[in-house]
Amino acid sequence: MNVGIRPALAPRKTIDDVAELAGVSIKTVSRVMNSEPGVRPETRLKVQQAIAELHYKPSLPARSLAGKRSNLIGLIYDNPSANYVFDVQNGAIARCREADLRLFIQSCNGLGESLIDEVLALVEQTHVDGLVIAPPLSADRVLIEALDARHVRFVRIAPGEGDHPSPAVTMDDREAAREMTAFLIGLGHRRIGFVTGHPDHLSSRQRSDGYADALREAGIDRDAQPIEQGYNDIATGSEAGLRMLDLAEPPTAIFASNDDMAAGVIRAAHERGVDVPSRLSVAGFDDSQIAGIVWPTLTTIHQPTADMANEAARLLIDLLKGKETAPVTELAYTLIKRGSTAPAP
Amino acid sequence: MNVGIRPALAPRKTIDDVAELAGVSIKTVSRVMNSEPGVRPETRLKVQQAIAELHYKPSLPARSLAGKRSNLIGLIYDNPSANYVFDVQNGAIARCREADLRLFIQSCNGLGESLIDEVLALVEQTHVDGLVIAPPLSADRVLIEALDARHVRFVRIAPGEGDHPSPAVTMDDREAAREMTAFLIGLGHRRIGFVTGHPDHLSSRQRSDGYADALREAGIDRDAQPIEQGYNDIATGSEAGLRMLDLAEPPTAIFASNDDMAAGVIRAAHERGVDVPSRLSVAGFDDSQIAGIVWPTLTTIHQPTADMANEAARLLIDLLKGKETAPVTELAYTLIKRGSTAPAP
DNA sequence: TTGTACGCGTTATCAA
DNA sequence: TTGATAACGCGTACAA
Repeated sequence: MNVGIRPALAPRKTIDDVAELAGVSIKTVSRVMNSEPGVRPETRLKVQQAIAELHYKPSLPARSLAGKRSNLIGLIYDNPSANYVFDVQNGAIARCREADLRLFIQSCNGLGESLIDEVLALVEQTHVDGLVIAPPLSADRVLIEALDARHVRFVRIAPGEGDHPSPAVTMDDREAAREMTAFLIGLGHRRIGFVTGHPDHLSSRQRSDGYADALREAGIDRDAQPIEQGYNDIATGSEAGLRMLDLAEPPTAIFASNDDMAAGVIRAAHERGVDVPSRLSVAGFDDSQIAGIVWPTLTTIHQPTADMANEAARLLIDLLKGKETAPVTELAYTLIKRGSTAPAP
Repeated sequence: MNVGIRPALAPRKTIDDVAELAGVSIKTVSRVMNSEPGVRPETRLKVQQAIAELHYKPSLPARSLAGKRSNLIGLIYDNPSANYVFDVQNGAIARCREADLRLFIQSCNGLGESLIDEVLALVEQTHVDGLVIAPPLSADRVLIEALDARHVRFVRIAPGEGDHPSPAVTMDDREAAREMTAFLIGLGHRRIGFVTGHPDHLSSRQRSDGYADALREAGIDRDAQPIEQGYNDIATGSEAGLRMLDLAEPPTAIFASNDDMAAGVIRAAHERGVDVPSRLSVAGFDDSQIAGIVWPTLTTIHQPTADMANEAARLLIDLLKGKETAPVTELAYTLIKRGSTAPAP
């Protein structure tokens, strides 16, 4: 096997082959392929039959080169977590399938200068028509401005508080966090700890604000509550949890700014022998896969990640078609009640 | 914003721009870009400076069209799990970066006829030079044969027992399962349950065989052990665990054929009030993210997923360069001891 | 309604 | 060692 002689791939079927078989010019085939008007129905049919018979697939590179568009859009992100990336990819992929576009997925390494170069190189080299930008890249001002300066079309997912006037798909993190906190208060909790998220993520502040909103509404003193800084991972969530549980007056509920940290809090409770949820309620945020894995399963905010990516792709596609689009589309969250929360002891 | 007038993207820098600036012909620029010999060092330098000055990036579509290769390779899979996909992608991406190639990632939906069409369309349309095929697609005979028939170059990841002579990157699942089982036996366990994996995955049988090997070596009767069928997810793992724990004579250790099912077993133990690991040891397989999330953390087999993908990409790249490559490359696994296993009670 | 001829940005051929 | 010119497969003016 693999003996020197490499058999050539079957020669590509081209538009000329189709034109010849159908007995028309390539331009007519082109029109049929692109669903353009101005082709007699019977001619169209003939061409379609020829296309089917030859299993003709137009060459993407040739199209990119000849036309104004490449039928390719890019998706860029910078490795938040496997689950998040997975959802984002699948959401965008689904939409591209429908629109008969290809999605070029690019995981961007490293920040700073090289990031900009990397993304611009992607745009230059692959001729993508536009970009869907997932967090945390969507919140990167320098990147966004660089793209804008070059008139690259893009739609952002959850860009945070961006004041940039480009289209984006968002979720109301603050309101969701407020609702979750109010839910805990409704369960009778009056001492509610909070684990803040990574300070570089804009959503962290929004969630923290929502937590404060709910306390204020209920007349609970925020400054009397235990608040610990986390960095969006299990380890820091666990440490934050331990610190709170070791307090002279530990909270009866802890709301963590994301699910990974909430999972850490649950682990901390295990370690301290504190039962969840009878002695401690724990709530998370994201509804990532881990929420259904930990025991007890996590009460959390379902963030419609895949839907957001899907919607972002839709917006981008519309934008490329020249349609007017709303600058910001907000998608709904859902509070998911699971086993980690219960009435205050 | 978005007012009708869509500003044009900055005009692309082309090879002609570079040639003009460097005062040479485009062919010379092309030679420099492709590191071809036959260019005087000083000429090469001049060209390189022009390239740098203009931030010139060659157009991938133009290259694909003109040349025999596209500098693009494809990665295809059919959504096993978020973590697996994530690792595979990152492994392949890293290698492509080094080789200065682009990776076109394609998640394939649906099986059967349409799958073949989908993959062939990918090859036809994008002009990818070759394919890295991840499981479970790598075990799909019909697909593999279809690709082979069209002389598409590919490398498979963990194809199972494939008798196909194409290059592949594998891991010794059977031996790993044997070693894990022997480890449990070494801890004093004599009654060891097994949760089998999805029957459609070839690795499931191999792991099951390894389990049987170890029992045989230790003179333990396999047929006396509780064995339950699972389907690689948490839910079925949990059900299998409950059935075993409810036995008149429950096992003191349970080895699940993947981590998700092992997590399910741990949950089942929680529900039955059986402490892990003092009364029940649990072992998994894969070392997926969940292994570090569950409590106690999971003793498991580390499957070098990212490395396998990286290696597969390397093999493919070599193959495309015409290098001879070993038909099968086997990568090492590692037994990771964590908190879920302990000496038999 | 249909077709002709040119151009997109590169690589490949062959001559200089 | 270098360069002119023809592909590559398609979209797009423009003509018929």
